[in-house]
Amino acid sequence: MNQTPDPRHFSSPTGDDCPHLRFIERMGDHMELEGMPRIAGRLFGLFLVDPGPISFSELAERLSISRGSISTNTRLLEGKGLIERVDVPGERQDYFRLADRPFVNMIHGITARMRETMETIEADCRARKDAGVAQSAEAAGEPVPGGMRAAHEFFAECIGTLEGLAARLAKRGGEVKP
Amino acid sequence: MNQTPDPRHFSSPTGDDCPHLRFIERMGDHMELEGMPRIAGRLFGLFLVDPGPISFSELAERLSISRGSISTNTRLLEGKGLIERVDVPGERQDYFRLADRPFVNMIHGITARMRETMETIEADCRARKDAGVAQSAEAAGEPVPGGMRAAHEFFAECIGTLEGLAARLAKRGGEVKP
DNA sequence: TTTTTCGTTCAGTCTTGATTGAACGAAGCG
DNA sequence: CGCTTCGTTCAATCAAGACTGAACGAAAAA
Repeated sequence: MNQTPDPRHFSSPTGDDCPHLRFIERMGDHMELEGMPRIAGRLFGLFLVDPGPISFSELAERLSISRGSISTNTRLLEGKGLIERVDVPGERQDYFRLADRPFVNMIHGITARMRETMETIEADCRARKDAGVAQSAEAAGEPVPGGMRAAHEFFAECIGTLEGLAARLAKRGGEVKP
Repeated sequence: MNQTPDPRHFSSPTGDDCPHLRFIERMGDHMELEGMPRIAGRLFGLFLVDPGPISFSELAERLSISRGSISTNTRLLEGKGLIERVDVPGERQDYFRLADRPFVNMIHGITARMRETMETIEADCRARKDAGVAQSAEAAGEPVPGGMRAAHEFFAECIGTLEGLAARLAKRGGEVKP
C-alpha cells in the first residue's frame, strides 16, 4: 500500500516536489525522531497545512492510512493536545481540527516527561541520603554523586526554561491563525 | 544474559533498591524515550555516578554489555560530546570519562536536530512561494499556510531559548564537579 | 426491524533498530 | 617473530512497536 499521502488533493504524484507533502513527511520524520509514531507526525503535519475540520475518513484517504491507525493516532494527538475532536452538526462522522495552541501543549508534553524523570532522580537522591553511606566504596565521603546533582539541576533548569517559553508563546497568541 | 548492571560494584543484586543502579536505568529509560539506544543512556548514567576515567573493559563488566555494544555506544556518546576518550599513560586500554560540559553539549545536540528540521521547513516555504500559486485549491489566496509559518516560528523560538539556556549553563560553570 | 455507517479493538504481520558474538586487523609484549 | 590483548566491524538474532485488516458493538438511517 502506498506510504505517501494521496496526491489527489495536492499537485504532485510523488510528493517530493510539492512543499505541502514534503512538509507533512518532514513532520513525520521529526516526530519519529522524537519517539512518536510516524503516522502521528504526518497527521499533525497535515493539520498544520490544513487546520480546518477534517473528517475521520478523509484523513484515511488523504494520507492513505488504515482506519485503525487513524483511530489510534488521532487519539494520541488528542491526548497530547495537538488536535481536537469537534462536532459537526448534522454529520455522523468525527471531525478533527488543529488544537488552539498546539505548540504550547507540545512543550507541556515535553516538560511533563522531563519532570517525571527528574522526580525519580530526586527520589534516588533522597534514598541515597537516607540509606546512610558505607555501602559502596566510591561513595564513602559524598552521599550524592555530583553527576546526579548536575543531572537534577539540568532537568530543573530545562523545565523552567521551556515552561517560560510556553508561557511566552501562550501570551503572544499561541494559536495558529489560518 | 543479565540485563542489569553487574551488582558486584554496588550493593543490590537486583538494582531496584540501589539508588545508583536505579539512576543508571532511569537515564537508560529517558534516553531511550528520546530516541537513543538504551545502552547509551545507561552508559551516560554510569558516568554521571562515576565520572572518573573508566576502562573499556570495565564498562563492559559493570554494565554486563558486549564489547561490540560498548564500542558502538561509547563512540555515539563521544560524538555527542557527552563523554571523552582519554589516554591513561602506561595503559593499553581506552579510558573514558564524562565530558566537560555534558549537558551543554546535550542541548546543542537537540537544537541541531531542530535546526535541521526548521531549515527544511524554510526551504518548503520558499519553494511554496516561488512556485507561484493556483496549483491546489486550498492555498489560492495564501501562499504559505499559517500552520507552516507557526511551526517555523516555534522551532526558531525553541532553538533560541534552548541555546540561551546552554549559554547560561556554560557560563555558570556547566561542568560536573565530582 | 434491518441495514448501513461509524469508530474502536485486537490478533497477526512486518519493519526497524538494538544487541550480540565471532572474525578481523592493529599494536604492545614475550 | 609468535602471542596476547586491544577495539572495531559485520552478519545474524532478537525484541519492540508500528501498521494493517478483520471482527465487533453502537448508533443513525431506512
